[in-house]
Amino acid sequence: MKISSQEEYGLRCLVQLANLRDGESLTLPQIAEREGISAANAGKLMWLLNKAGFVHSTRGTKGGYFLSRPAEDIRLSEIIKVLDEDVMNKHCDSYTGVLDSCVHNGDCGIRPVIVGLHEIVENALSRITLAQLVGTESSVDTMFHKIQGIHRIIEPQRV
Amino acid sequence: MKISSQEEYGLRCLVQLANLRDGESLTLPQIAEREGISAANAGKLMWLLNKAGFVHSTRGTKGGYFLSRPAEDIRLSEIIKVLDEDVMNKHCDSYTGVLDSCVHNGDCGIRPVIVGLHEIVENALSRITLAQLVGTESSVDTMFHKIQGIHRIIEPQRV
DNA sequence: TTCAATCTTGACTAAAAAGTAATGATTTGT
DNA sequence: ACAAATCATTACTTTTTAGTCAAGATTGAA
Repeated sequence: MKISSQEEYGLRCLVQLANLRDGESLTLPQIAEREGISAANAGKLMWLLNKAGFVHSTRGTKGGYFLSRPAEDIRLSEIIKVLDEDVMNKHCDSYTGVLDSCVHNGDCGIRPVIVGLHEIVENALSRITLAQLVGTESSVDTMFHKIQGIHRIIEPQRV
Repeated sequence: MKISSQEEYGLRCLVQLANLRDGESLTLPQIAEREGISAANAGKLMWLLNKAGFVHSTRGTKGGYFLSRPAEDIRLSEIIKVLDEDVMNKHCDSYTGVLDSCVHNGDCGIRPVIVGLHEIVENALSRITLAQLVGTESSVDTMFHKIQGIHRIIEPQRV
C-alpha cells in the first residue's frame, strides 16, 4: 500500500500553488524546478489537475497556474481521487455493493480489509486541506511537530 | 494509494491456508485455482511468504503449503511489510529521521501526510489477524456485517 | 529403484506506470 | 502583425511491476 508517484507529485505541485499570494502564479518550469521533476512531467500533472478543476491556467507571457479556489476548501481526499482514479475500481466492484462482478465471489476473505483500508485512508485525507500544508520548515523539530499535528487531525474517532 | 497486486494475492493465498484444518495443506495448483491466478504466479508468492517464515512447505507427492504458526498470531501488518518491501522507503528516508537524504529538504509540505498515512494504515493492519479473515460468506448482508466488524477493529483510538 | 508429484529458482516476457518529446494553440508586448 | 512565452494534447520511450516458463531438486509410493 503506497502512494503512487502521480499522487505524490500532483499533491506537491498543488502545495506549491497553495503557497502563493493572491494574484501570483507559477509557470511549469518554475513548478518543475521546485519539485525536482521535468517541466514535461509537471505539465502532465497540471493538465490533470486543471481538467479536474483544482487550478486555472493562463497562457502566453506572464501566464502560469494558480488555484481555482481557496486552499482551505480543497481537501486532500478530492485531490487523490483525481490523481489515482482507480484506487478501488481495481479491487472488485463489490465495494459498491455489486457482488456479482468480482471474480472472487463466495471466496473472498480479504474484501472487508480492502474496503476498510480504503475507508480509513479516505477518511483521514478528507480531514486535511491544502491550506494545512503550507509553509516549508525543514528542521527535524518543526517537521516532527507538524507530523504530530497531522496525526491528530487524521485519527478518526472511535465509533 | 492502493494495494499492489502482490499484496492482494499474497494475502489471499495466506487466507486460503488459514482456512485449512490441522494437518491439511494446499498445493500450488490448488491455491492458484482458488484464487484465479496461475500456478507459476502462486509459486512466486508462496516463495516470498516461505522465505519470510509465514508458511512451511513439503515437496513430493502429498506435498503442499501450510501456515507455520497459528493464524491468530499472524498480523496483516507483518504480511504486507513482506509483500511490499518499499512501502515507505521510496518516499524520502526522512521517515526515519534522516532529513538530509531527501531531495525535498526544506520544501516538503507533504511529508507529514505521507508519514501520517503510513502510520494509520500500519496501525489498522496490525489490529487484524489472519484468523479474523477465515470463512467465505458471500451474501451482501454477511459481507456488510463483516466490513463493519473490521471497521470497528481498524479504527484507532483518539490520542 | 524408479516414477510421478511437488516445491525451488532464476531467467524470460508482458503489461502497466512513469516520464519525455514534439507539435499545436493562445496570450502578451512591441 | 509579429515574435516570444506559455499552456494543451497526443504520441512515444523508459522503467517498474506483474506474470510465465523451464530446468533442477526433493519427496513419497509402487
